[in-house]
Amino acid sequence: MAKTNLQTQDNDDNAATTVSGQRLKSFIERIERLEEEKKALAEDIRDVYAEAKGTGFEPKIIRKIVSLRKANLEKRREEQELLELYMSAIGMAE
Amino acid sequence: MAKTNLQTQDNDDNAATTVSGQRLKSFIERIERLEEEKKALAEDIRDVYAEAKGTGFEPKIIRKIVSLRKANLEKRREEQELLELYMSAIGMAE
Amino acid sequence: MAKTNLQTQDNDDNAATTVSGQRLKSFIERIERLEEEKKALAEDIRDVYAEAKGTGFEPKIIRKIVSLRKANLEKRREEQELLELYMSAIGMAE
Amino acid sequence: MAKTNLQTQDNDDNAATTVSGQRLKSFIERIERLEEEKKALAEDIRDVYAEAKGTGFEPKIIRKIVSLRKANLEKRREEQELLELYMSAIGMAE
DNA sequence: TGCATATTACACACCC
DNA sequence: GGGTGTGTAATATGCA
Repeated sequence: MAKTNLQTQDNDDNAATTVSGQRLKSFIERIERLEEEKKALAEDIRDVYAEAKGTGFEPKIIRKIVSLRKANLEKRREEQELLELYMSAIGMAE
Repeated sequence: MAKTNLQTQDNDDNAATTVSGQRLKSFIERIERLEEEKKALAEDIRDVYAEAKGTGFEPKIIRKIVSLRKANLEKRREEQELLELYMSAIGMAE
Repeated sequence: MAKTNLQTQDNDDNAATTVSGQRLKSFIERIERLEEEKKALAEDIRDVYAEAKGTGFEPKIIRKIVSLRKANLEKRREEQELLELYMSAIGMAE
Repeated sequence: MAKTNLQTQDNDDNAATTVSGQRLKSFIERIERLEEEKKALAEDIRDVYAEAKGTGFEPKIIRKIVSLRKANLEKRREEQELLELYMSAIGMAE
């Protein structure tokens, strides 16, 4: 089994445990902070959809457009990667 | 059926359609911008998990802790809401 | 690509297709049957809320209580899972 | 505001409150019981999809079929209702 | 009828 | 690379 920071046997004092615990806490707080920001952005996005709806654009349709544009982007990027792969295969990279 | 911005009858020229299209485009671009930021945050979160793993903290456990803390928060929020419902039910709201 | 039951090349007759189709039909009917039962239960639940309302209990409050009890259960389950993760992380699983 | 079972002022003893509480508890338990059954059915349905997948039928496609059949049923039912409405309008009901 | 929420379907990421 | 689990998007339901 893999060694982890939970396996400390530092029994003289628990300084190591404390340090380990503090690092863990720090990671958790960083994650939670980022999650909050992410959630806030999700709310912003909902707000934009709501605003668009308020001016007569149906969210459902906008979602479809956004989704299609995303698919196009990905498709183009994949084609580009394939092209580069070919180029490199025939020694014409860069 | 409800009137929408896509149903313009502006036949002299399509100025209204253009304006409408520009507004739609604007909404879409705002959404896409926010989506990108959200995606970037998701990547940041993954990075933090990776970094934590690199110092010996198992992501699986961290995820559980984060999830548990979130559950605690939600439970507390629900309790608060229930309390407020009771208060309002017996006419003691506000 | 993965072979599927819809790709039969049985051209002598379509016996295989028929069998395949019958199996598909059977799956679909089983699903539809279960969906119906599920829907019936959802109606039963609505009925209970209605009955409760009829004797003076606000559905909103009951929903909140049910939701809160569920949150408690989930929190407890998460705590248990976290504990098990710890145990396994320090090699004390089982 | 509506009168509710939470507004008892039965202070001689709290018999009424107890009875009221028991009725509430009963409602909640009935709901939870039904919710559990509903959840069990949802699991059964997932199982059928999994079994179908195991024999080569893609869940996504089966879902589509089920959904289409449901839409057809609803459409037919609505047409039937419309027809009955017409019939009744011209005095040919039953 | 519009809004908020709860459920459900989908897609992505991780692990084996 | 296939299955599982998690997280997100969409839909359906209930309330104001």
